[in-house]
Amino acid sequence: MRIGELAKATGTKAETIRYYEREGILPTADRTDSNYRDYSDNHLAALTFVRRARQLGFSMAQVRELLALSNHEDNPCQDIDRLVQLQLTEVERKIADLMALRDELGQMLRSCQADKIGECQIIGSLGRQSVM
Amino acid sequence: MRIGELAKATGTKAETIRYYEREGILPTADRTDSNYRDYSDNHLAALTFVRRARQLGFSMAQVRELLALSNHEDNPCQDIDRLVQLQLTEVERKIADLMALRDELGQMLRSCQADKIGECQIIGSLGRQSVM
DNA sequence: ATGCACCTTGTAGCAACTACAAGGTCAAGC
DNA sequence: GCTTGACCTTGTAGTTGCTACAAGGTGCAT
Ligand SMILES: [Zn+2]
Ligand SMILES: [Zn+2]
Ligand SMILES: [Zn+2]
Ligand SMILES: [Zn+2]
Repeated sequence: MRIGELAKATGTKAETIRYYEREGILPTADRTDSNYRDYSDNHLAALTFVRRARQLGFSMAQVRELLALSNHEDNPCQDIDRLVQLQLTEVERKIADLMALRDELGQMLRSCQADKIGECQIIGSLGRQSVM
Repeated sequence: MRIGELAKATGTKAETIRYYEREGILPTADRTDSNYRDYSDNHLAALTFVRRARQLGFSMAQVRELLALSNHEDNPCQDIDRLVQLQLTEVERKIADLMALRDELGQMLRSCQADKIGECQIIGSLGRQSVM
């Protein structure tokens, strides 16, 4: 398949696929006589893996690790578990941070009863250090 | 005050302060005879405002809007409310996304009972399209 | 006078793409 | 046969919000 088909099949822009190839995240593709990239089902599987990992919030560096690990079938699962657990912890931290933000923003919205910016509590609270 | 003091007072790196000035987010400072930036309390207040808004997740573009609005004391509060509400909605969307991620990662961790990567369910589930 | 902390400008790098520009290839339609 | 249009190629530059130098100037204590 050509890059456009692969792009459509995985919901990835062609430019991103080329970028992954440059970065060594995806193996290089064969070329047709006219120098078009020619992808196999293995490439489809690899790109699906990469995109899924990225959607799950893994960094490119982590994706590299996951790829390397997945090529060592005899290695213990622990190695993968560690990465997933790390990512889970990170996601939980982000959720906590965002929930604190949400609360602050909600409070700001409820706080202002003024109708001119001159007396706006929101503007006021932006100029003060956070207490949270 | 000099840039280092302002930096310490606001928990901002000096380089970031210069960057804000270049970007027009902060007004330029006076200069001493030796060309050092010389900040006033107004600058301190402005930088505090900016940093707080950034901590609350507002983009630089939104901070510019907030600053512009805060300088029009006669404008209605609605304009500010709109920005805060927008940001609140965005934060809520991110929380929902991250909670879905957290659930998927948790499920992946629980799913794998193998001890060799060859049979790892986690690796397997990365290669499949998400169902969620 | 020498060290050291601080300041100045300018430039380049980070992550993970995204967006061109300038040109080559290929099938369809007239 | 020729044009149109969709697709492909490479290479380079832009995005966001900083951060990290490098190379030099300043100010104060020892
Ligand atoms: Zn091995
Ligand atoms: Zn208000
Ligand atoms: Zn006005
Ligand atoms: Zn496993």
